[in-house]
Amino acid sequence: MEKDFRQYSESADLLKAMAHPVRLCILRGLMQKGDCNVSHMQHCLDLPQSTISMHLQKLRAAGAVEGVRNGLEINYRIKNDTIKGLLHCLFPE
Amino acid sequence: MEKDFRQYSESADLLKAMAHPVRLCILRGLMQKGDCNVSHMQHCLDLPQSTISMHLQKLRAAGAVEGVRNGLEINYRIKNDTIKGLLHCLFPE
DNA sequence: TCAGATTATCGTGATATATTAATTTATTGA
DNA sequence: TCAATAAATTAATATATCACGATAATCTGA
Repeated sequence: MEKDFRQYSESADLLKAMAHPVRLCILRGLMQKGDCNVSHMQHCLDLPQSTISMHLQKLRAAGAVEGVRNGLEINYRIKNDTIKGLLHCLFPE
Repeated sequence: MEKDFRQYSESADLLKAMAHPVRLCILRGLMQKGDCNVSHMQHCLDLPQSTISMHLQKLRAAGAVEGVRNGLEINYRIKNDTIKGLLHCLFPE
């Protein structure tokens, strides 16, 4: 437990990006499904488009997911292996 | 990605408890050291006692750690196996 | 029971995060 | 180029979290 806890900021930011029910749901969905576009998430989660988009923006900023455009849609998928590991810890089954 | 993302609240709360540099530092220290009292953390992290105590309170509320009193001191240790798994994912070495 | 040591809680100002309607940007097909 | 669709951004408000001094509570030895 050294004094420079500042080195933990990066990990903390990754956890912070995951630490929301909607974002966890999105991440787990991506884990199982492989990828998904925003409209589909919006339909599944029954939340406004801007809300979904904001959550994706947070996940993107943290390097957790990336989006690949396919025509009008953008397909998101998990980008980060640490995220996958953490999801396996949280949802083993 | 089902509509009831509310089921993810519990996991999100656990992650939220971990998602802070100081708390991550404390948790990792407890992981390596086994247990630790508040004064020692305070000395190591060079933060006010109330700040440390507040962070420990958050970790306790989330079920991440538990404290065992030993005289004047209270020794904290990790209570939750999911936490241990998550820490292993974050800090493999 | 009193003093000293250790930890917890309270109060509060500062900072960060969440939500969502409205708007903007990007892309495609007609 | 226009209209329609998909997604991102903006802006405003509401809510939550952070840091930390001050204070309270708990325990022990004298």
